[in-house]
Amino acid sequence: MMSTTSQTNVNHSLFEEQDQIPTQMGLFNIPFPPNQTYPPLGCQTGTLKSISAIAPSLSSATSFSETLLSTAVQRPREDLTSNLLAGGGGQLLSLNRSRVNSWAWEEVSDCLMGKRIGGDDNHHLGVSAMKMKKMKARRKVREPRFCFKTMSDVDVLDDGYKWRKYGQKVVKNTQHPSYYRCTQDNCRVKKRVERLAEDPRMVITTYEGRHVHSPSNELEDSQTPSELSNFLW
DNA sequence: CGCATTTGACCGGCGC
DNA sequence: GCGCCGGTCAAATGCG
Repeated sequence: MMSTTSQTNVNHSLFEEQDQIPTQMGLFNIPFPPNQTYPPLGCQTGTLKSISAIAPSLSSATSFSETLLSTAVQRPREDLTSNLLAGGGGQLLSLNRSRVNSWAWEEVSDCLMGKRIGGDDNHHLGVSAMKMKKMKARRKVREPRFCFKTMSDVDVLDDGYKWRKYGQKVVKNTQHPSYYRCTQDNCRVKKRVERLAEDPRMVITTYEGRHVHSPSNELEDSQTPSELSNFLW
């Protein structure tokens, strides 16, 4: 992972081009040079607080238009995409919502609008619980998700947390997405990593859920209390 | 030897 | 109602 040298220099114009590609869910186009944490690029206004719960090192460095985001989240897909691509000018941000994620995006929206997402009836079942039960219970408590697109030759971006791979699947329209779970005991955050079929240099990372702990390598940006982070999602 | 990854099977949801 | 598909599980395998 670390062996990849700074070969992948971030190419802004290329990113702008990539913005034309219709994205799948909510996508933040964030350049990601290997060996660096996510640099702030493009938009200058605001910081998406919600990201901090999931990827602190990412959020601390990633600034973009929160208002743009909150607006976007509430719009229908087509409307949204064109809006962002056309009016945005915010070169690196594209975002839309899919039907699959609609419930999640509602929560994201709530978050961004300052509401607190309702109680913790998102009780988790233990891994050892009956498979069936678990499956059934799982789907109703689907966590909020967001994803972003980066150009990188590393698949698993270093976001400060430790991840364990638990699956990989060939699906339509992407190459084989990999599924990761946070290795922390009580933490159920998952992420999906896939490469864009159209351009294998692009990595789409989808986070789902919120961490209940601070990142494992809390070196530089541990100023965000984990408590606070938890409230954001 | 212990932990992480791989991989095929399985399951539920959703569209037709 | 059925079949497809995405997502997850868990046994097998790999690796340090």
